[in-house]
Amino acid sequence: MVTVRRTQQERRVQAETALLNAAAELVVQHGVRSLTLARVGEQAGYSRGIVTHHFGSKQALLERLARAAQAGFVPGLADLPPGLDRLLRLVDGYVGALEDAGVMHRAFLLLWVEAATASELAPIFRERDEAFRRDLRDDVAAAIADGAVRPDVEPADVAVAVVGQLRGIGLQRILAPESVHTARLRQTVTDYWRQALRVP
Amino acid sequence: MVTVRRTQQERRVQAETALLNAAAELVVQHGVRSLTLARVGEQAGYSRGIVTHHFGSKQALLERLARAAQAGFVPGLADLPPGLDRLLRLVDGYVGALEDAGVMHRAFLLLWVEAATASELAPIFRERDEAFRRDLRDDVAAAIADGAVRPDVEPADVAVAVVGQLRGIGLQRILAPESVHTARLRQTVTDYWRQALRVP
Amino acid sequence: MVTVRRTQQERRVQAETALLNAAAELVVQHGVRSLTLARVGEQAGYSRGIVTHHFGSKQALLERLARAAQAGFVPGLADLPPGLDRLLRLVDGYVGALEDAGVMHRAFLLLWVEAATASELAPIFRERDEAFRRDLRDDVAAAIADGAVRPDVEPADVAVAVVGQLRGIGLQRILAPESVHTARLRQTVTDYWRQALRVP
Amino acid sequence: MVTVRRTQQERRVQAETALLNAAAELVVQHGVRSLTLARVGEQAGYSRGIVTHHFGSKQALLERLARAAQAGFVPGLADLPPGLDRLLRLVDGYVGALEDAGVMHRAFLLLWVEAATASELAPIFRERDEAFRRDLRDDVAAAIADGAVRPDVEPADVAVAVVGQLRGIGLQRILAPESVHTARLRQTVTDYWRQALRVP
DNA sequence: TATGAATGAGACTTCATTCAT
DNA sequence: AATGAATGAAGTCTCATTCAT
Repeated sequence: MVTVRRTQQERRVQAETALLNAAAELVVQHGVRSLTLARVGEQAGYSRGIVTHHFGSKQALLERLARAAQAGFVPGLADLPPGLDRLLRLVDGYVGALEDAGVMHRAFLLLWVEAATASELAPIFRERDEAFRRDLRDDVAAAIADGAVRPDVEPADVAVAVVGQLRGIGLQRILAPESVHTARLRQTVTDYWRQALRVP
Repeated sequence: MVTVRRTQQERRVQAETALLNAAAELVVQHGVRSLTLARVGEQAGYSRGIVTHHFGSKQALLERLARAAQAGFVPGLADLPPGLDRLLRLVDGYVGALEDAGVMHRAFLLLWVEAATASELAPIFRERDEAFRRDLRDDVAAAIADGAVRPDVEPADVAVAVVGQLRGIGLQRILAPESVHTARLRQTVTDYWRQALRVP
Repeated sequence: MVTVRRTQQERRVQAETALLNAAAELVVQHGVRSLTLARVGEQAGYSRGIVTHHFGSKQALLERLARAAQAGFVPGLADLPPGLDRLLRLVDGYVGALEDAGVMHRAFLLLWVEAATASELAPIFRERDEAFRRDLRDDVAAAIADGAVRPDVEPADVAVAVVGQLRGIGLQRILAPESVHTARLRQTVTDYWRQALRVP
Repeated sequence: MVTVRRTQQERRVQAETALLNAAAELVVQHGVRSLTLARVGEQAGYSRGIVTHHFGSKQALLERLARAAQAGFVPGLADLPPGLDRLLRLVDGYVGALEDAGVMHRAFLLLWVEAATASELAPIFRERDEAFRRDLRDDVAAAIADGAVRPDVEPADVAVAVVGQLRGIGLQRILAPESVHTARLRQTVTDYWRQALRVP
């Protein structure tokens, strides 16, 4: 066996990645409530003190985790221009991705929920939600402009309704997986939005 | 101030009511996380030990609170027969209730949210969610039967999508109240479902 | 059914007897540690508050129980004159009584045990032990005087050795009943003392 | 005062030893009942939380203490072969050691007594008692085999009687030290066993 | 006489954080 | 960089006691 020699920098990055993954796993398995620094350290294969050493505090760990978890759930959207198509692709992709959502995304949803009552996390997710809604508003506005969506639709409301629906479905999938058939549901939900927004 | 003579029975009922209200207020103000037995007792105007005396444990308090809070979120539905109308009334009523939800209703949402990760609460709300979805499935099935909804709609999917959407909207409202205009949104969402389900 | 009318005095005596029995049962079943006033009251068929009402405090209950429990563990000794015979009857009777000791007797042993560390009970049992040893010293002294026991025996040491042995056997029986065959043991121990004390 | 540099390992061992000693002292001084984690920690010169840190729970502390306390009370016995001699040496050594029994042994006796009602401790002492009795049975059996003890003696009963007597004397010494003259008693008790067991 | 509502001290336990190694 | 010893605040729960009914 070859012992790979790594720089301090590499070791630091590797440890932090391992810690964030471990934290996400523990959140998914036991909830944010029972996340303790010692458990995260040991789950990652380190000591009880490692998390404080790397992140400084629990709050800092959660913030890093929240940011790490929210990264691009549905890939390939950035290349599409705003419009009905992008919105529908987003909805379809999101529900489809729930089928085998990774630990990080499940952790993201649970942290999002936690943010509703844990004031320290709220700013991170508030900002993230706002960005999500802004994109959706842009899609609807563009679609109205190019005639794909009827003009009496209020973009801001659609944004709230879409974000809510996607997140709410994701949560149900975590709470009661057997009730959420993602494969069938992605079709259904995408169709509904097409129906609801189309010009009559 | 006049000290009112009360029977033991009255004292008990009065204390428990006060405690449940105090707990709901604290949940709304500071989240489930920082709900402590001592705070509940003192907020209700009693001692630090009163909650244990009356409910036995924190878990028992939360269960009582959860049941008390989930009673009749949208009133008047029980009288309606299953069908598209009841579904739409439910959606409309739910979003509308977010506007000026009383303490108990806001506490309900927060508890529901907490149930996603707090394993003690999960069973209560899982059951509640299932009942919610069952009602919605019944509505869709009835609506298909009487021709108000197109027959290719899958009732189970609608149930998941509706529940998810309502909860997701509720959470967004907690997290960023200024982004969720309930008055306008209730219209948008109701229309959305009418459009999505209608016979072409 | 005839409702018997009793005087206040009778009711008081009856309640206190029931409470002491209930306390003894609970001590035997769950140890002194988990004896609570509420449990005693309810075990006796009364309310949680009855013990305080009758005895005033937990300490008072324990003292009453200790005195009630230590009454006549080996009956019939009072009629015998001091001497080797009475000593041997005591030893034999004590070990024999362990076989099917009533609730009160078992409670007595446990309370005695407790007295070793619970300073409130200590005086009661210290006094009782001293009386026990005094009786035994009297027996040995009388036996020496009438020539049944060799004269170089020290009565005080015999008293300590007998009391210690009986209590130690009793405790072993509580801890590991299957290791202490009282029927056979009473013979062994009685013989032991006869041999040890006899004139050569 | 010089602050000594110690390794983590040394610090741990030192702290645990100090905690076990402190616990034993407190048991002897105030009984098992009033043993609290905070008091143990502070008695040992540490913080209120140190016990939990090192032992995890009160139960674990008591188990460790019970095991630590039962170690070799009468030294030098291991080298002797089973037989009457070893039995008498044991009795003599045990009673003699009571004269200035260390904190640990006094704590042992009190814990033993506690085990009668504290179910958590019972298994430890049951096992320990059984080992003690087994050794004594072996002694008696060997002594019968080599003709030093009369053959009609039942080894198991002698074991119970000896263990009971030694422990019972030890307890009396704790409860009423002035009644137990160990120097004289050791002679007496040893003689008695010799008398009682010898071939006529 | 009897009930049980209410109090509050005290115990065990968890855990983020600090700091020595 | 990493470990883990040590602290102490904060929480839940138990229970004797007080007191209103």
